[in-house]
Amino acid sequence: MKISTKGRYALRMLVDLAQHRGTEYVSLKDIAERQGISKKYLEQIVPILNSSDILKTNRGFQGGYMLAKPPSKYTVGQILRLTEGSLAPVACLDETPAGCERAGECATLPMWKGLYKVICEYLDGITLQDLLDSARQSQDNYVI
Amino acid sequence: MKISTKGRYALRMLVDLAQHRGTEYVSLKDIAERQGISKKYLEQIVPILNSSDILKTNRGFQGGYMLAKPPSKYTVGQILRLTEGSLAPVACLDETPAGCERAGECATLPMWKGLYKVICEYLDGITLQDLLDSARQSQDNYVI
DNA sequence: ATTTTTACAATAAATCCGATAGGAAACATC
DNA sequence: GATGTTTCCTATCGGATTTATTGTAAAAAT
Repeated sequence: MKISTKGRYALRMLVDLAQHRGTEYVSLKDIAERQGISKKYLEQIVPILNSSDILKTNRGFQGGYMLAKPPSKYTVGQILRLTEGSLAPVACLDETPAGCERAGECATLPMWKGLYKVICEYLDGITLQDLLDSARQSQDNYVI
Repeated sequence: MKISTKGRYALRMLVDLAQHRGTEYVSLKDIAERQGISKKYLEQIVPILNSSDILKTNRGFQGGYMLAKPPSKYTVGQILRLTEGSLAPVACLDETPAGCERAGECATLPMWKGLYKVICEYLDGITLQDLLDSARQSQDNYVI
């Protein structure tokens, strides 16, 4: 029940881009150094985000990445769904209609559905901008 | 971000034990057949639960397992913590105090803490008895 | 041209998941 | 006490996933 490094790194990369937002592109090299993440591994995460109109890209000298939209337009849920594939805590919720062949009699399915909903509502309610704001504050935020 | 089969099977096993609660012990063979789970794999899950005063055990002829307490005394969170090791969505929350060496400046840590809290509060608020009750009802329960 | 940087593909190490297998120990019954 | 049933314990194992590393090609600015 862990979020993969892919998701965590993607989030940190976007936060970094948000913190260094300006007119210039930010190179992966800089992000990797600041965040202490392998640049090559970040290269692998970028295409996942790039598929969804999240980043603006420029190759070559002084190239790099920029956020395509203001930080308030990205939710954590949206980002994590891209990197994790799904936020569902059990695989049967990824199918529609939910469930395996036992779904009708499954005593745990409703509970999983509820957990899924709680997770989504929480993560979809937090934007990149919220992360930026809280970075300057104390450490007990986002307590619904 | 998936609950392992260990956790899901453990929960289904306990639900099965709760549904067949009586004076007699229930064998793994019966549970495995009813639930469509490998008996040998269930054997491996049992010791995880057994360490925590969850089951009563009897070996040999007509042996098997019983719940040690009434179903209302077990929370889903308690069971899943045993099988998953932890319910924290990121590893740094498993340490005390939470966080890696970047914790002080980590813009995502508070968000993870909040997610952790939301998950725990939800799962600790549901008992085995609740699962039994909902099995007889419709399928949109546990919506906080 | 040259340098910088992203883009893409292949590979590899490590870990974890989900399961299988075999035999030992305990217990009830006959 | 012999027998059959059932839990208990340990070892193994294939496969998938995670987490990278490496190398090369393509694009862009100067």
